[in-house]
Amino acid sequence: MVTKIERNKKEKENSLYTAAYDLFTTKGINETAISDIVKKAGVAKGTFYLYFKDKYDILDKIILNKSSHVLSEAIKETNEKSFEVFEDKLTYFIDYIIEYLKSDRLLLKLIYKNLSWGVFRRAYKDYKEIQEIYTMFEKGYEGSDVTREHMEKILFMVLELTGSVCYSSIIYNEPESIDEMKPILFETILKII
Amino acid sequence: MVTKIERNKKEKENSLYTAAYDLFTTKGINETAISDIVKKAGVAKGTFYLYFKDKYDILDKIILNKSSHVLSEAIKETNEKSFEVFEDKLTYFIDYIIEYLKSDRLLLKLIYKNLSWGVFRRAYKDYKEIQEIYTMFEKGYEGSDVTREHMEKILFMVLELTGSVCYSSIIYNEPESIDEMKPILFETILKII
Amino acid sequence: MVTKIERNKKEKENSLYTAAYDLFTTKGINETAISDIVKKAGVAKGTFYLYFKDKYDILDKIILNKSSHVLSEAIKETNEKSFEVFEDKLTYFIDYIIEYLKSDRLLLKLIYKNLSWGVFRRAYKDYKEIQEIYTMFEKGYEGSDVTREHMEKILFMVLELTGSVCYSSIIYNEPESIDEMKPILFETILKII
Amino acid sequence: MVTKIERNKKEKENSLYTAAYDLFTTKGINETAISDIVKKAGVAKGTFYLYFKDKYDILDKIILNKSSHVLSEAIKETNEKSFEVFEDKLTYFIDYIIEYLKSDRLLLKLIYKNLSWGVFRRAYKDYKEIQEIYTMFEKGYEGSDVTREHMEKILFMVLELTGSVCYSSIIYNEPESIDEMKPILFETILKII
DNA sequence: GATGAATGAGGCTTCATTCAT
DNA sequence: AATGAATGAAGCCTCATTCAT
Repeated sequence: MVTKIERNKKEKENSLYTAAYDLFTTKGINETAISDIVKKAGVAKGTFYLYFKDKYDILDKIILNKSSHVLSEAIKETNEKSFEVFEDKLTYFIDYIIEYLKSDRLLLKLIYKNLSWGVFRRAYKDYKEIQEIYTMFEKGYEGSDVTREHMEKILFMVLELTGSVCYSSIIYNEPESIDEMKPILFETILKII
Repeated sequence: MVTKIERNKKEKENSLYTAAYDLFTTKGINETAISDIVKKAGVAKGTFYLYFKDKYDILDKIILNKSSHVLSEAIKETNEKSFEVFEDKLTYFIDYIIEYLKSDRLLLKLIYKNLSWGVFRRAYKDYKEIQEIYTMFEKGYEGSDVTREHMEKILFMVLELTGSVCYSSIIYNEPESIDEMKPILFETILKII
Repeated sequence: MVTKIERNKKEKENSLYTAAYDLFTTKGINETAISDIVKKAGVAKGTFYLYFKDKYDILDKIILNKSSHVLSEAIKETNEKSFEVFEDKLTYFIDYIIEYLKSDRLLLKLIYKNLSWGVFRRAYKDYKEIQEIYTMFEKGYEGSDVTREHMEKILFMVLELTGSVCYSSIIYNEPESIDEMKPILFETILKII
Repeated sequence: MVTKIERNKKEKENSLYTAAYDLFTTKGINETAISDIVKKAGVAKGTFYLYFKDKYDILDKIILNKSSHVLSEAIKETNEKSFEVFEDKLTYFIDYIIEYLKSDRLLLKLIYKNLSWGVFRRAYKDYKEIQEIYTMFEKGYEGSDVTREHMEKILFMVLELTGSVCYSSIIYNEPESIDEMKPILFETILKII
């Protein structure tokens, strides 16, 4: 049974998460003070320390949450469609991520290259959907003589490249806008796999 | 003629650069205060403000310097050798960068995602050698029907991928050590170009 | 009859005493927070305030307890032996205190300047054994023309001197170790009485 | 040459000492915040940290200063008089200390049993007058077969006893007022030496 | 009686920046 | 040009105490 107190606690924690996320993305991490977060969340300063060790504790947790969420959504959406070939499926998956990040530049700026292997690995155990990214890849290489280790490295490079390109093109339009980069990115990814 | 005073000024500026670089790489950027920098540089606090606007001013300049230096060294070394095919030349160039960063993890950590197109572009005008990276690529694509714009994007992706893989594998050994990642990275790059 | 509830209460109070004592002696008084005490005692924060007003309330009670205990043990042990002359008896009594404090430096540090007349007086009514210290002295001066007031002052000085010497020599080895100070301390006390 | 800046610095440091001393003696150490000290001293908060590490740094320095000052004054005054016998000289010396502490109960409370061997030793090298306390004692024992070590322990006990009695009787009137304790204290000291 | 989440005042300390010398 | 003492805003974090459950 979830008591009133427990519900209340969860609410406080969530309001801290939301407030911190908003401030981190709009003002920046260095420019956000804990006093800003608690003011926005509508709780007392001490309350922050009941739930988080310090600013970087809540930041890490937010990044893990958000990053996993993106990937998790992407694979869920992908699995709901049906594709004839692996290449199409992967393209759809990557495209979903790109569009997600395109629509939320602040999120992209925050999680930046944290959409990386580290997060990926850490999220693996907690998010069933993340495991399905592996499964998707495995199925794609079924029948070939590519080892699992090799496959994992390819997946790693695909995600790293995607992250890098997104960051540079979405945030800075460098070397071009993401829409202009997309075709060549997909082309490249298909060459890689 | 360079007067004694001018030499003195340059010396002070350089000692500030050196001190800041050492502290940024060993203690971290956030953890380095201007008072730390001036103490290490052996100059007065006020002197710092004669040369730099604030901590991020000196940081930006350091990153630009160091990043350009890496690329500049890499292309210089590459041009001193002679290669039969473009693929070998590019591999040598990338390998030089990797080895450089491998031998200086602190530098890698600092310039990290800054070894990017932004820096690359900014450094273009000031460093003759950087322009030669373009030249190398142009020669590589001579005769093909690849446009300059397309070529530039490929170069961009090659460098982004290299940077990402270096960071993850050198700093965190994720997904594997850089030496184990190298073969597949080269293989991938050759697929891309 | 002692009900289960009453036993439970006493247990809680005792665990608070024990926890507080451990923390005061190991971490220091200023460095010990009430939250530390309750955590160690395994009770809730609010519970502390059911038994004690604040940190200094429990501290005072601990000091009174522990100090009285030392004196009480000392006189009990002394009375169990038989001595021909008062001087031997007093020496044994003082020596017992010294050895006790020697074996528990943390206790000494805590009660230090509190092993004083104030505590002594306050403990008088509650501890039958403390009254026996007086009795011992009274018997020692039986037959002489020393007034009770005078005798009390001498006892006071003997205990103050003992406390001071113990603190300085046991904690800091100043001016010498307690074992090297003992002969001269006894010699001095015998001169005083 | 003492520049204006140096004079200014010394003034600031002194005003911090004075303010801290006043607050420590009137409000108590635990109840005095650094913000109180700087407010009273009329300097900025940061200035405090230019001169002292923290509250306990300035406290230690104050205690050493004040304690040494008491002893130093006492021996100076004593040496200005002429006494026929050592006993009279020592009595005068101790009496001076007592009267000093009697007239400044707040100081006594602060330096408390810090008027002890530790401080005494530390002050030895810096205060010429402190060395003269030794000299006074040495002259007193001239001709006897008491070793220097033995003599030092006696001096130690005399000072410890004096300090303890002063504290208890001046601050708490326990077991009697200092004026009523004085005769028996002197009597006791003369027995000890 | 017991709990422990929540509070928010208040302490400590750092540090970018200024400015008289 | 160079200095470094002084500033005080601003951040971090602790902790005694309360009170609804």
